[in-house]
Amino acid sequence: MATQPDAGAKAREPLSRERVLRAAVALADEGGAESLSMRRLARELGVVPMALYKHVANKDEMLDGMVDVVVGEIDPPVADIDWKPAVRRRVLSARRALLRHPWAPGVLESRTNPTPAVLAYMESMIGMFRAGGFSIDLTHHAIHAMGSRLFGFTQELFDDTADAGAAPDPEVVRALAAFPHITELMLAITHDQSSVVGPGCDDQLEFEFALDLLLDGLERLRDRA
Amino acid sequence: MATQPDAGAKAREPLSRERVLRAAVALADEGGAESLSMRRLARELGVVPMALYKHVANKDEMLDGMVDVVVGEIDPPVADIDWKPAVRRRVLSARRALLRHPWAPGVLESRTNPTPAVLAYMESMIGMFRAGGFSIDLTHHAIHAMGSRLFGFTQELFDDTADAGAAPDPEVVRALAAFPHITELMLAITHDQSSVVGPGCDDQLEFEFALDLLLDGLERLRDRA
DNA sequence: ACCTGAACACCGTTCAAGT
DNA sequence: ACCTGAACACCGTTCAAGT
Repeated sequence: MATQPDAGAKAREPLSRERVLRAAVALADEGGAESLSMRRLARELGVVPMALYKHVANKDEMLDGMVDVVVGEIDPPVADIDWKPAVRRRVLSARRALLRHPWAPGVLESRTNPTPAVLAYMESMIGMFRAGGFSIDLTHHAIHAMGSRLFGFTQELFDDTADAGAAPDPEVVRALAAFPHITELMLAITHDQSSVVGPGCDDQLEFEFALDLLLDGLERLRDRA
Repeated sequence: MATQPDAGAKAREPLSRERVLRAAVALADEGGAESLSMRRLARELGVVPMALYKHVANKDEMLDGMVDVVVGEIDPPVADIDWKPAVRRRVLSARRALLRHPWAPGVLESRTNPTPAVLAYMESMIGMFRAGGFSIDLTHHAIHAMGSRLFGFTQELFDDTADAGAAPDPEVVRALAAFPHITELMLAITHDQSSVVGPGCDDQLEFEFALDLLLDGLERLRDRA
């Protein structure tokens, strides 16, 4: 019994590419990218592993499809507004979409070739800069300077979001003694944000700060030219 | 014979944590992160897989160690210069170290807890901003705004570096017809850089452009406060 | 006490055998 | 022609049996 495919509620309707992708996204949403395996996904769908390969070429191509599902959730551009708020709003919409799917940044970064939805999104963003009076060259620099921020995320290399309420681990305290600047920074953050619900460091605030820093800098370069 | 551990030249001296890490870095340098498995590494060292676990707790902890090897290759800070060239030079040194180990950005991003060398590097970089007259708050914003650029890399989401010499793939040309802005951008790049050896898009130039954009923007914010 | 072979619980994907 | 069970060539790690 345990080894048999689980013929659950959703097992009846026939498999399709879309159903495979939707199930894969759901599975990754629940358990993260590392819990998404072809075998596990097949079990979830009440299907033998090989059945998936009728609808996706292989796991990599399935991940491409999943990326396009998420990128497809980004709101369309708002028309008839200036380039800066246009870019800003679209990037923040992308951020909301990606935050709904925590596995998406990692998977997006792992793709070697851009998927159709990613290309369409880039096309649209490039168009916003061009419409805002940016030269081709400066637009190119801008796209690179934005990097993954264009898609609403940044890879945080070390986790600021210390739990302000938690008792400080003596192990951690001893380790941090060797790093006075880091300690100072973390203490300042948790103190400043003590009135804020949740983590000690507001990622959304930091994201918008850097986004505006870049957009303002790019605008200045455009005006100088 | 094929199934026996390969007792090669380097098989004689006893295993140590350092030897394991050096071999792991070398293996990843050659074949990329995905070719680094505990079993393959053991074979390379002429040793049974389980022997590795005497020197590293598990694969994750080994990856931590590898990160510290690479971060340890970053040049120490240059003393007695202004904060901006100090940060700039250190970041570009970090970039050179990471470019020597193409697997390092991905592995660095996959770490959940900062390793000792990473903490020491952050401590030093934070100190540079503080010495440059940045408030704790602005320093905190700066660290976030820099993101992985502090370590000399940015995750490129789609590969600009088209081979200018290669014949255009008709498949690609047809696909790009739907994206005129992207096409325009790529044509402009390959044309402008036609005198440059190598890829159509100079990543180093783009990296330094964005780095200076950020550092200039941060300086302006510091002066305004 | 130390070391290690076999085993466990997985992978993604191929392929030949079954309907 | 379609579908799928078994098999292949791997993983990281545990554990008990051997020295």
